[in-house]
Amino acid sequence: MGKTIYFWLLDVSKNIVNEQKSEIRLWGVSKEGERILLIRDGVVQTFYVKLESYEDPEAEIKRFNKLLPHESMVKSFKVGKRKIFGRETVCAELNCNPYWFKEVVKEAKKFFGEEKLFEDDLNISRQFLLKNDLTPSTWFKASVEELKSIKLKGVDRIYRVNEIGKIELDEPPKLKVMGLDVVYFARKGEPRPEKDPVAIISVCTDKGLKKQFILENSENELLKGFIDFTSAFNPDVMVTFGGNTVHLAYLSIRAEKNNLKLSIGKLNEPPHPSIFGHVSLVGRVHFDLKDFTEEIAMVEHKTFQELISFLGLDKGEIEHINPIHFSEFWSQGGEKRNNLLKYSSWRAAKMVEAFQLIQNQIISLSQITGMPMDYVYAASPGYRLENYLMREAIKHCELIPKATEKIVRSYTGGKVLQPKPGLHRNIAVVDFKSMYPSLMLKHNISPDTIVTKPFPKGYKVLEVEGTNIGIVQDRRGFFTDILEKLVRERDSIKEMLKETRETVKYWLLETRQKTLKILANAMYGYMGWTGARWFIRAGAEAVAALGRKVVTETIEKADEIGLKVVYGDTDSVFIEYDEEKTNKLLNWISEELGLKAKIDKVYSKVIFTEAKKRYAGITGDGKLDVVGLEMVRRDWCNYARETQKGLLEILLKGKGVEEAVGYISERVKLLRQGRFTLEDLIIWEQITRSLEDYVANAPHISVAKELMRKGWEVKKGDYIGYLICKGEGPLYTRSKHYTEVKVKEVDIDYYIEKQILPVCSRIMRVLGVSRKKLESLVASAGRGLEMFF
DNA sequence: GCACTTTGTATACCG
DNA sequence: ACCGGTATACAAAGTGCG
Repeated sequence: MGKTIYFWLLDVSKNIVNEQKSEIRLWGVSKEGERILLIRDGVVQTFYVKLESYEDPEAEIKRFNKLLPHESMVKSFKVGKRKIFGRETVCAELNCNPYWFKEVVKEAKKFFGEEKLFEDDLNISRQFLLKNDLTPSTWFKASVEELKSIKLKGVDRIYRVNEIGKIELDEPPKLKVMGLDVVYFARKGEPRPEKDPVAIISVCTDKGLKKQFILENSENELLKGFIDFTSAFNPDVMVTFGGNTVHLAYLSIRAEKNNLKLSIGKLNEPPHPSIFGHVSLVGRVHFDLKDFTEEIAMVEHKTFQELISFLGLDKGEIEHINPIHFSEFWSQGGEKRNNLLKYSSWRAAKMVEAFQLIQNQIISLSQITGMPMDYVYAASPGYRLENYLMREAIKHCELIPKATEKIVRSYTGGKVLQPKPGLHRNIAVVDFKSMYPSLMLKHNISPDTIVTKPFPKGYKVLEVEGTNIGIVQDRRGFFTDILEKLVRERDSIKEMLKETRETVKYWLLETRQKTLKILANAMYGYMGWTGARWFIRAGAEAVAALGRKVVTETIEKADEIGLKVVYGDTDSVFIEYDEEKTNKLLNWISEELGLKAKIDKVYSKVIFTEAKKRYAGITGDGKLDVVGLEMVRRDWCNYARETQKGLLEILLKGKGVEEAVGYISERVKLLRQGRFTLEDLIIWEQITRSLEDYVANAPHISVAKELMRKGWEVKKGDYIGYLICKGEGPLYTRSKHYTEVKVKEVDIDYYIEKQILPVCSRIMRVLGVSRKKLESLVASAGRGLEMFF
């Protein structure tokens, strides 16, 4: 007889063998800590057909079924109502034998027309999760029967599953984690999998067990050792940095060259490419930290080393080796090779630590979006939100539309005010809380409520001023329901947080709360994304228009109250602070606009430049805030950024223009005297497309091309670090990769005139010191003359 | 032929 | 491969000058 088990869902996969056998496999960890596999046999794959134009829809489906080569291709069907963009429509649900699914869809396209079909583009594993409302990284209760006759190496027990139900959210089980770092050896340039072998594989487990497989006797032996170790340790999670883009494919090719199969999945399968550029291991979570890193704006060049230091995991215990030197270190042998071995091992260990540190975020996203842990960061924010929307759509009887080709047309966005340049004191930043989501909720903006002129008759339509867009008010939109749910759940978590004392529980809730906010905030951008299934440009346009109106009205009201507005951007206004008047404004916003606003911060001093989106301020507690200026841009050299930072500190911490000039002169002098490191002067820029697609000449592009000629691979997304050297002609002819520059080649004049002086002048000119004046002051200081004003 | 202006390309930021 | 708004640098094309 059956029994009941509790398990935490890790991953899902399919096994479609033939007409008779089609199963979904759920990989999990049981409450007892066993690695289990649950098999659901005889699953069907479903798609829908829109049938509103037919008089007898049922007969039409029967007619279609008769035309199919085999009777069993469609196992069952059901005619009923479903919504398409909010409109109720007669549809048929066709449940197919998964083995024949593609065939049936092909025929259905011919029979009904492609545009009538829905959900035929979802793969069966994904659909299974959606239909059964199963979210990975969550605990479930299942009634099962154990299949004792089958034994598989990667699992402790196998069950046939009958029923599954969600149980209350709880702490995740202790996952078995393995970090993986790989070093290749190439005589010259980038290692190529067709010719260059693996030199080192380092692994580390969550229990601190470290192991290295080194190219000594043969690569075959190395790879075998790694495969055996993986199978023996049997991790739930394999953590890499670049596993999706490089390592798993590289290792697979190397295995092939050695007549091996890279059998590192739970059923000994090799890795396989999946959606969103993810490389998947059956039964395991392959988490690529690189994907996570891409989303952290504070990690400037998206390297592993920077990530580890950002996470606070770099304790300075080891000397870093730049990956471009790995082959060199390997081939030099001796001490160098030893250092490389230590470093690689350290990296593997840090992979585990990094994963454990961000585990909550990954799990939270996985639970809410319904994507397995290893897909959440591989997918872009739009797809992540979309996965969540798809789950909600099913609950709303809303059919999931397909993303189709759309014309890219822009619309007007947020309102940005011209700042009043110069130094201001006591400036309050009034921020609307979640302005766009609030406006969407308040006005019921959703793909199924947006209409354009001429508005349809018979509905109550709210017109959006200054546009040809209207919003139907008679029924609640699909997005409105979702947003409300997101907000409600977030509020309830915030309530729970107030009473939570236990640390683990607190952080789980806190992370979940943040995740919900991120999803709510993404909904506006999603509506305007042409790749979205629920693309509705007019909806995004309406939100932006309403946002502009709110800001405009707030400025008028502030004026009326007697508050001076000095700047504003999209959902904020900067005002000369007066507590009483500001509170009056906040009350008005809440009562008349029905929105929430708060004083985000008060700058005791703030400097606005002539430009929008570029300013620096200091709050009462002495915290420096720099927005948009070169200091926060990664495409300026560090020396210039540091100089600007020093300058702003001087000016905002009470010192005058004179000291500032002295400081700038000093910084220029140090450069001229050669008191800098090359690293200070590297300019980093990202390669944003494949090199052939560039039409213009620019330093980072010509340096990238030069690297390619030397055998290095430059991929989209890579950062190129270069310096400008002395010589004639345009910059791109005298830019050099940072690894090849000698100190005496550097064009110091370029750095002074085009890096240091511009970033200082940007600030100084609004304080009354022109570029020309600044230059002459710096020059006279350099000659040891007295300063004059 | 040269200096100056305008236009186009590219990057990275803000909210 | 989430949106539009914005600043800025550099290269290249355009323009006017007896």
